[in-house]
Amino acid sequence: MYRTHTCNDLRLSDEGQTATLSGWVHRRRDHGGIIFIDLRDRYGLTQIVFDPNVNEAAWKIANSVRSEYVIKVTGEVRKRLEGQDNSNLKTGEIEVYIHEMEILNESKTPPFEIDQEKNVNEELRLKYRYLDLRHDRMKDNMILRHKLIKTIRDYMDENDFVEMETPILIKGTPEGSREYLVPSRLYPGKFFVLPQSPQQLKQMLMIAGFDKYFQIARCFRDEDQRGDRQPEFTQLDVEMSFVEEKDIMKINEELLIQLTKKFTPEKKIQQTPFPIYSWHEAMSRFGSDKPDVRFEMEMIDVSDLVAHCDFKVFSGVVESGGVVKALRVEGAADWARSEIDKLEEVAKIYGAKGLAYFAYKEEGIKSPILKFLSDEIVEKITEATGAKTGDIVFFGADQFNTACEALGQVRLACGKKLGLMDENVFAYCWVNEFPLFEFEKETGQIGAMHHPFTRPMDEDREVLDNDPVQARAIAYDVVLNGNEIGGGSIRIHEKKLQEQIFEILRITPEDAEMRFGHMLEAFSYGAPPHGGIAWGLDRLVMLFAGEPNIREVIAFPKDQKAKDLTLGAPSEMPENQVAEANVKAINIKD
RNA sequence: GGAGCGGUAGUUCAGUUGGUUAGAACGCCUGCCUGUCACGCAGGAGGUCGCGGGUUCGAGUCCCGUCCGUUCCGCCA
Repeated sequence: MYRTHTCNDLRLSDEGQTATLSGWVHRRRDHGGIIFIDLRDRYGLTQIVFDPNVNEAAWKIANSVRSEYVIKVTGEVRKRLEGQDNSNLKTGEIEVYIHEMEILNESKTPPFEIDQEKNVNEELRLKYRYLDLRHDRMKDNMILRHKLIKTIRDYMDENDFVEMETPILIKGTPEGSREYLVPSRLYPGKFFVLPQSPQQLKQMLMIAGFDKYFQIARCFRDEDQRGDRQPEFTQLDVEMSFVEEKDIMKINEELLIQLTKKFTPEKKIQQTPFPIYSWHEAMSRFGSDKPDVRFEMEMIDVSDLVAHCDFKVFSGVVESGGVVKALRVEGAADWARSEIDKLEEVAKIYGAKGLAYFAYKEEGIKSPILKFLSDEIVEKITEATGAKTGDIVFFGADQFNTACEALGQVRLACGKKLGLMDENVFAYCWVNEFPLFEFEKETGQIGAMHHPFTRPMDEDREVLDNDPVQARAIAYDVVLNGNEIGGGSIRIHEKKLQEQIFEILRITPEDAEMRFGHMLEAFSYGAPPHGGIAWGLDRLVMLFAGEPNIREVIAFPKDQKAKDLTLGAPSEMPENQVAEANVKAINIKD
């Protein structure tokens, strides 16, 4: 028998018992005579004591063990000496006097220390992920992830949802993100792809009559990485029939609140029900389609005020259909030039050409653009923004999206600088009424913003024909502290409307048949009205765990370049195996 | 594809204006130590300063190139 207890089981009430423990040597403290070892397993730490007077054989073995050795020990549970309790340990009132000691396995000296949390180079951590996961923080993250998913499953089950698995090898639909290809051995020249999401399959499940479906679904996207994006990630995928947007919001909101209360009770949920902003409103006021609403600092539109001013940047932008946005930052007038330059850099990264500003100093307004503006316009701007002495007003002037986003990023930077993002607050909100389409910069063509099955808003049906770019979708994202944690839509369930959308997207009937024929046919057999949502589960766990990136909540994540450093994937394959898959490698870089 | 930051001991980092033998902490090894819990004390080992080239009497330090890492932009329906 390896153990009678875990390293977190024994308490004062177990005094006098004989216990057998197995685990890793966390720390060893050798006092020449007596030796202490903190024995670790995933449950905790227990101090074990080797005294040559109690058992010399065990004590001798204890002399030779080193960090991360795996050992099995048996001994007597004793109350610690007076004043020697360790309140940092749950087992800190007792210790185990060892009379039997066995080394189950030795360990090389680890490449980094397990017994302390240091910012070790991530490449090294990923290579030795199995050691990195021994760190308390990582272990806790994994367990939080498990418990959170368990709670989600229970909640979905209680609400009559059926968890169903959809295949990982599916049909490619060149649309949206790049897909991972899987060559087919049996069908030369043909490929499976890995799903970007179970989108089409879950819609088919609605047609099949499973009116409440969910899945903890693995998804794959062959795109470049970010701190909150992995090529392989996990969604909570949900689809429901006979529902409207508000129904889907309700059930998700309830679950999010439940999870927040259970797993981060210390966080204050800013507002319930979650506020709902239209996409246009979110962009306009916060400069983001995933606004951080923990702090106000809203942007206002001053396009009308500057439409005819002598500052060509402003008036020209308005003339060409763009907007001029203003952002008042309280108490920022004494920021150094270098700090303002940094903010300008932020704006430029997001496409702004510059960052104009008014600094409301004691001696009057200081601004590089003041000379272009009449006193009247300056006064109107001051009035509109409510700026007072000590404030700065920043301006963003460009086409709507660029102006809003760039100034929105300045807003975030200022909010951060001023410490306005309260770590103890969870500010959830919904953003809906997204544009149905968007212009794709590369092709200049119109594309689906969400996906081509997204339902247009009923009141926008008319503009679909005339000016489709104006059409809004019944689509919604749920946002937490400026992070998009989920998104979904009501879908198109009528074949006719779907065909109309394809037409607008310039997908020919032949093309549609080839790519989505299976969908169109399915829709012709009594598809119920339906819609759904998908959460980025990794991202949610990241926020709940207070981690800066999702790799910290994934056991074996890919690195920045989409490699698996633990296994060393992707890797070359034997030639015959590659040939058998009917694939020939070309363009191999040396 | 683009931009920023970084690469010095096993790990995390410091290294001034270019100047003697490249340092610290932790880890590792040896010895001492019977109440520690980040044990302590003494000693020791450990370096292709990412790589290549250049400037210089002299380069970790300056210049050019390159590779790798990381963050962000593009991209991510």
